[in-house]
Amino acid sequence: MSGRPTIVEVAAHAGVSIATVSRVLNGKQTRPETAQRVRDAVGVLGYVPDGVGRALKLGRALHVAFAVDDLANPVYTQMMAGVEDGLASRKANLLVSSTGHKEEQLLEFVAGMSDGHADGLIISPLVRTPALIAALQRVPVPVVLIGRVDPEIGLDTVTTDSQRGIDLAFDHLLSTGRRTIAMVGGPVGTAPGRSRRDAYLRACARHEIEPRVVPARAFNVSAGEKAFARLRRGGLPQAVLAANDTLALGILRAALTAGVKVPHDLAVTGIDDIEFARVFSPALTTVSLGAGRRGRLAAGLLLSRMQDRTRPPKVATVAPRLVIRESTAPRGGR
Amino acid sequence: MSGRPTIVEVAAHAGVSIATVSRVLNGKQTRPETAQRVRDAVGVLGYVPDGVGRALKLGRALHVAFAVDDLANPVYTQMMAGVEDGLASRKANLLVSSTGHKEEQLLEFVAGMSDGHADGLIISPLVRTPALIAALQRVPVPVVLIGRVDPEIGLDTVTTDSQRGIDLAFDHLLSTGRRTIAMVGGPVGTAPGRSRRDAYLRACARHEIEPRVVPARAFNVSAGEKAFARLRRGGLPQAVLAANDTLALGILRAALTAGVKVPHDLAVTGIDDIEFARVFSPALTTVSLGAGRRGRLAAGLLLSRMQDRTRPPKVATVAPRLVIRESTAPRGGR
DNA sequence: TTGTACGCGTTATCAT
DNA sequence: ATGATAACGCGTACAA
Repeated sequence: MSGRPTIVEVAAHAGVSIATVSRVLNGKQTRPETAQRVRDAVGVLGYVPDGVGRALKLGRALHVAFAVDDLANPVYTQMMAGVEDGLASRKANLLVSSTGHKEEQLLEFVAGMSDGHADGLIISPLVRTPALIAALQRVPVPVVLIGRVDPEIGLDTVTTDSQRGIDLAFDHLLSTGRRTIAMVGGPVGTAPGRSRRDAYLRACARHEIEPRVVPARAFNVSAGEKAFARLRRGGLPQAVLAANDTLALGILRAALTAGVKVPHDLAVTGIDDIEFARVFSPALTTVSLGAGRRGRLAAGLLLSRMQDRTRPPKVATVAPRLVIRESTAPRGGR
Repeated sequence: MSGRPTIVEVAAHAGVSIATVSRVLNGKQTRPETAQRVRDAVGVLGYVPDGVGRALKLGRALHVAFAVDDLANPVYTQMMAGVEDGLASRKANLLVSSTGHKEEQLLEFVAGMSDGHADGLIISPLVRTPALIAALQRVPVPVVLIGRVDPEIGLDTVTTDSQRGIDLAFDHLLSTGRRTIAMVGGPVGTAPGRSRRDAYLRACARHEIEPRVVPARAFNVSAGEKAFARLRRGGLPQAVLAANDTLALGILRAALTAGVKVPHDLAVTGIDDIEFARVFSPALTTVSLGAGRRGRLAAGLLLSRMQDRTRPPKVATVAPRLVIRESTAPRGGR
């Protein structure tokens, strides 16, 4: 009486066995009359089948989990939309979690979902520690990682060529006449923070440009604003390559507040091509890393692995694409 | 061998009973020596307890679900952050779902989570149909709704005085000298779309201003851009009150593209105070509805109801707050 | 301290 | 067509 009704009470109420109730609810062959009696009982009692009991019996929960570091960064909602799209064929709920940069919370989420509550896992972590990788290898459900890891690890992954992405932005800045190009980098502890910085340093070396990296403490707007202040104290370069779009937008805002004209006094590029990059004024030149496509590919890999858990791991890759807007217009231009 | 190991295999491997394994894993009193043997077996087999089995036995899953219409709208990630914050004391994973405006998908999510997979539910739906309300009343787990509904319904809710919010924006526009004030409204099928439009109409009547509503097809940037085009075709007012911030930012972008100067030629206000409202240029005047606080309050209501499922329903309310920025500066001003 | 046995709510098999 | 019953994996009285 106190808790929710179970199949047993429905059966009693309808005067049938629990087997019959189950059959009716799952559309198996039953006599129309008894089926109706069962449906009535269900209605009267307000019975809703317990998904946990069902999941235990069936071995699947019809849930897929998706974990990212920070849903407040629009690139991740784009990615999520891609995942949803790629999962559309499957009748499964997508459960998202914004775990923050704390490894502990991510591990907790992975543990909490991979314990049978979700049939598959897609994760896109900024920080990829050995502990996390080890945990992912032990996970008892199919898992797809969005990000680059050692292929030896044997995980399905979706990657993007961030080195090439940086080069696209760098070369574009050069082609618009900028010769001093600084980077506002991501947090040093993060994988994209490091790889994008390294790509920048290589580009500098290749073009004999003196590197200058101002690291931000997070991939968000206010960190970008603070980075601009530091950048300015050290003397403004002609261009700044931000490690992602939210940082770049923070830089644009801070430049505006400080009276620094973009693109005339300072050219700015971002990475990710979030929607607000287009909307902002000046519109942000950026490099799309195909977040939506990465999400869709990850979903595809997950589905295929859920069908065949023994196939060799695959790596899907998305090519970066330069999107030229106002924030890097040549100084002579309009 | 094929599937994941169960507690039975761990017990066999360690030469103990499953009860002992369970005790060791749950930190009950056991002889150190046997505890170690169990831990070894767990390590060797890579055993991870099945959360579904545990949830079935314990009657709780340590998950809380949060459903919103569109996570791509930053106001919802703000709200989510509030929920997380309010849930911090509880050791539970927060599972988020972006259900889209489709009622069917929302109902599916509610059903899929309230069936035992989640111990509680917080939902903030744009569209509140009788079918949804009925479904929420039948949900067998504690549920909190963020949004205004008939108190008769007997649901814990968190509301905000959107009428007052609209008035704040309206009066502010009047105080800066604008006399023709149009509204770019939300989708007519949504609850906030309707209530904000009605509040606007009442404000117009009160101040003897001719109302003009241009409805947008969605609460997002591109719908705002399109609404601006229609607004312009009909002749620009001195000010436009947008039904939310993403619409307002779309209007700002379209105005910019069209060469319409904000705030000189057109003043613009939003609702929600998303972070990008501050970052944008011109910075957007808006009305904060305390999304983060609403999330925190909802979490609090949920926790309290999880403790006492019989207490009478509560309604928590957050007061709107006007945030004045550049997009409504007086025409005479700089 | 440890083991046996039961039950959580469901689906599916095997009788009838 | 329907009913009795055995799992699914876990936690925990109760017995030893």
